[in-house]
Amino acid sequence: METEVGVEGNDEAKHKECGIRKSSSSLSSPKQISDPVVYKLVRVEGDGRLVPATDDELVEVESLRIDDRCGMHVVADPGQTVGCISNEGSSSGMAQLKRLEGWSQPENKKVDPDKLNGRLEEPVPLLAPSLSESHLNQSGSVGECSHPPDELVAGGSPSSVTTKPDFSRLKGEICLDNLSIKELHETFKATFGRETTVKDKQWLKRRISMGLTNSCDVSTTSFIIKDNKFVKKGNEEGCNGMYGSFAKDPPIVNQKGLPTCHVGQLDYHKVPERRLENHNLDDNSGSDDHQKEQRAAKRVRKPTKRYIEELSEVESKESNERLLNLAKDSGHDGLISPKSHVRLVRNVSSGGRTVITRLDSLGGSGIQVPCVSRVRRSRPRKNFMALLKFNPSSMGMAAALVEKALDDHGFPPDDGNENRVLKASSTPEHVHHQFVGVPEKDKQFSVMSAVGLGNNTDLKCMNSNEDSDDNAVTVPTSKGGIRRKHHRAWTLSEVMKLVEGVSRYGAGRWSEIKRLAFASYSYRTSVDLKDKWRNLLKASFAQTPPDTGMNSRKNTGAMPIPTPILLKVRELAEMQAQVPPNLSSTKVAGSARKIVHEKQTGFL
DNA sequence: TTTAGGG
DNA sequence: CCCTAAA
Repeated sequence: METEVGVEGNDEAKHKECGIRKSSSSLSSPKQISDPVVYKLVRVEGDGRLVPATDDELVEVESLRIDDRCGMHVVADPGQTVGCISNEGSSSGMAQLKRLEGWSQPENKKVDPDKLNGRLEEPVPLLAPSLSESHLNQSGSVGECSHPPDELVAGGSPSSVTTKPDFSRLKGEICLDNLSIKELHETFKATFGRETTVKDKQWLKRRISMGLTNSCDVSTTSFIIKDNKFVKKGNEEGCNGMYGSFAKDPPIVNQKGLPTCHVGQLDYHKVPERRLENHNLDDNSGSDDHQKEQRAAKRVRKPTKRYIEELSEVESKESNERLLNLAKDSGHDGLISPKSHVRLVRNVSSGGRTVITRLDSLGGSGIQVPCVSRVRRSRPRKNFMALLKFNPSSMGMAAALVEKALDDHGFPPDDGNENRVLKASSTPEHVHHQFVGVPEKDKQFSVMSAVGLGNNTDLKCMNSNEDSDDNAVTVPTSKGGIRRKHHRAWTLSEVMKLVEGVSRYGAGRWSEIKRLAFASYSYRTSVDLKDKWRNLLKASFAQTPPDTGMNSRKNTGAMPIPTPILLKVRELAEMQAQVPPNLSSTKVAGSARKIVHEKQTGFL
């Protein structure tokens, strides 16, 4: 029997995703009965009709059922998808948003201190706790790090995913609209740690939004990003949010804020080889960022050439990370031989964007890595291959090295760090199958279940991608000491976390902040935090007060810290009496004092 | 080990 | 970031 799945509509029909889902639901049988399963691309015409795609868009899959056995069998109900979610992370992410809101809107500053404290004491508010207890635990559970497809989340009532009361009253926003291109560039750099030359405002805003979404784990919360603002999901219709899909990126961080959920980890142990092969399917059906991004991109508009290029930089990195993870995981089984070669496998025309997947063959097991058609990337990473050969006997080692190599390419961790999760296993299509024929509400529920289940995957999914000892290459100095070779640029979200941490625990409690707020950033030491804070203080007091007629932040080359954040820094400094005496005098008295008061009562 | 501060 | 004194 064949199962047809609507993969993508065309651009124009993109907004009809709900329609697509319904239609494809009727087309699909929830359960695959036999092999092979055929994924068929369908288009949706303006009126919502399904139109079969051309034959060359038809991708035949050897055996999807392998996935059911190998990928999902760990879960009690094969039809259940497990989402990986972050509690802690989302919490702080939300807090950050909240703060940002406060920053940009001083009149909204009343951040209920009780609530804040409450959140501290009940350290880990659970997302859909009632659901999270289920299958996984009983079944011996493996984290299936699945990304619920955008559509699913978008289609239902997104707010139902949110069960965190703390943020229920938020209508926060980070308004990227107000930023100039230049500012967007700065923000971009701050967010991703790398420069961009893209002039396209929309692109920048979208990209930044996504970056923030990922890094702050906004995704796991009730926020979506729409019209370049972070908006509470509940306020939205979900399906029509232009940028909504980004916010739905599933969280990839567990409660401890650690990167989590190596899908491969267990799967590969159990059925190593076939699993590996199966990733070809996975990539085709695409549950990774790559795929999601495609959709998201299309939702906005036809991607520009430049967009694709920029995207490919990030994505190819992510791909490499995935590959890396694969290597790591399967390395445990010693499956990977040092030899590896790469060849182009197939071009999949997916709704307007041509994706070239390449088959990275590691030890005979084909791992298909999606990458954007970009000549520059077609060549395998030199370092990667070299490193693979470097230590044939220990893939773990090699993988670690590879990671370093990847870092060497200048990609800041922030957009990848928390994304360093293998999410290939459970594909949107899988989820698609699962939700086929299920009423919207139930779908929503299922998503929630999945999300909840994700909470329980923490322990199993503990993926120490962020090698506990820093990935930063250390280099011996002439003086005999060693020092880190690479400064990891502080990303915006890190700064936000830091500020948040300081506001919670107070400046000086660096180890606390480190432990609680930067648990997932193993490369940031408490000293780093302290140093950064010192810099922030300096910066905040340097530029805010006089409000130099000029745009205060010039092209310093240093990371531009958004003014609101600096304001917050200064505010915190004021109320913690960290202010340089000569500067303490003016302006801030009123509101800051009030805040101080609130905070105090809050703590008492 | 953690903080604080200078380099 | 690094180094180190001091706690």
